[in-house]
Amino acid sequence: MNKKDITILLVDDEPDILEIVGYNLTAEGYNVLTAENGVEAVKIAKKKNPHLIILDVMMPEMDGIEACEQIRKLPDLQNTIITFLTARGEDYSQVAGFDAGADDYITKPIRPKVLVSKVKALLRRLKEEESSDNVVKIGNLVINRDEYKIIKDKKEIVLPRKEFELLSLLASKPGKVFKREDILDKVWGNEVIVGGRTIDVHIRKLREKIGDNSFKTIKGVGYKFVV
Amino acid sequence: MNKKDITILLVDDEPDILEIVGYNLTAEGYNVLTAENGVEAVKIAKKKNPHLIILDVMMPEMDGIEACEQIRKLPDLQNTIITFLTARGEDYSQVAGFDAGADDYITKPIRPKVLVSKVKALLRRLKEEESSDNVVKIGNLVINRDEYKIIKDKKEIVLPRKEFELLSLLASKPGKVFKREDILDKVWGNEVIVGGRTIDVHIRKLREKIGDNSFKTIKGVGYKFVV
DNA sequence: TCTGATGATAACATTTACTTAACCTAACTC
DNA sequence: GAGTTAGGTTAAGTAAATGTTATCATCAGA
Repeated sequence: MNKKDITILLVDDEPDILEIVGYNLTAEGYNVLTAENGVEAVKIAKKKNPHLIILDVMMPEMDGIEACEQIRKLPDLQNTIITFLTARGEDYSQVAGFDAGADDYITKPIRPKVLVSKVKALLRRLKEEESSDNVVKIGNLVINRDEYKIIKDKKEIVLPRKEFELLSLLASKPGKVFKREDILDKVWGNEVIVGGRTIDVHIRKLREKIGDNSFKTIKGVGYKFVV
Repeated sequence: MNKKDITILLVDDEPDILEIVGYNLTAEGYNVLTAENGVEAVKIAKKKNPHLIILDVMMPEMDGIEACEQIRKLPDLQNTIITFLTARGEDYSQVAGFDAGADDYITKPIRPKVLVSKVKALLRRLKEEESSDNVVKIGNLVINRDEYKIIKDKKEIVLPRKEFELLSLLASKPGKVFKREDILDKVWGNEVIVGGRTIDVHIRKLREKIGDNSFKTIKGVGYKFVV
């Protein structure tokens, strides 16, 4: 993922902080959103789905801890990284913050350099999590969605996109039969209209590369991947 | 399955990790067992048959990979989900881990929230297998509509689509008599017109494959499936 | 610009499911 | 018990679905 595509939501009631921190993060190439209180923060988080949220603990309207709890409840934001801004020594907030679902905290006064490197570190985690999430193992196959590659019996196999997507779909639920229409929907998208033999040809290529008996045809229905 | 009934075996040589991860998983309601090395892990796994095993790769005595291999050999633990804990960047362990039979890996440093959600995701797989509503059991028959397959006395039987639909219909209400017209409606669709002997022929094939006495003819009415 | 990879397609082959026709059997009616 | 009716059986025919291969347009990268 590119830095440009990373969105950070910055929440503090002091405009000075928003500006200074916002400036530094923008300079690093991140996409920065700001909010001045918890209510606004939750609203923006819901709408924009940021990757990282930096939350001041002490705020009017709704404090950071409550905002954090609210955000954590949203299903789309389960994987968002949340970090608090706390005045040093406010030990309480650290404990309460972790309880509320925070991942880290940054102490005020803020030193921009430190903040930026912390943000980088946090986002690095995000990347890794993504990549580990996108690795699936079925039988002797390892499917790596990030790198668009397959490892079969320790050997790497490179598949073109369509073939990869198709395999990836079928292998996501080994044994389950995917109807032709479902396959078209998910691999080709439901606007595209392709000829009747297109799926077959791709299945054929997969059979060639991955193994003939991994793909079963259910006539009149579709295909399934078996281990 | 209730969370209380789910057992997780956590294996790491660092007590800190055992404590922190153990605490989080226990707080989620899981049943947590711990081991400090591979040997102990295998022993406990054998005895307690946990649903999920979280294995540190680097350990004294027996490392995680070897432990994983040993565990995978045990017949009772074929369906156990195994996930590794690996230090970031230890790319080697990921591949070797998958080879040894692991299903996933989690990178250190551990973010408790992420770990918990990953554990949930892994266990969801387990649940899905158990409670998929597209599987019907009648007597010694298992009808799996997702996979379009029939299991009779632990043996898989492959049926063509019409036969599958027909069996599936009749077996949906064992004992109930389905009128010929109803069968035509549901299996063939009410636009199609087929000859008078078509249903009989399909019933015959089912009798051949599933068993003669499972299908009773009610003359002048239709057919029923009996256990 | 050229090259090779990719993905779609057409045309044909092959396979399989499904249907039908023709004949057979059992049961029921009078 | 002959006639009638509904269903059983079989094999063969047909249509539908899928497999296969070669070919072509497109596009990204050298």
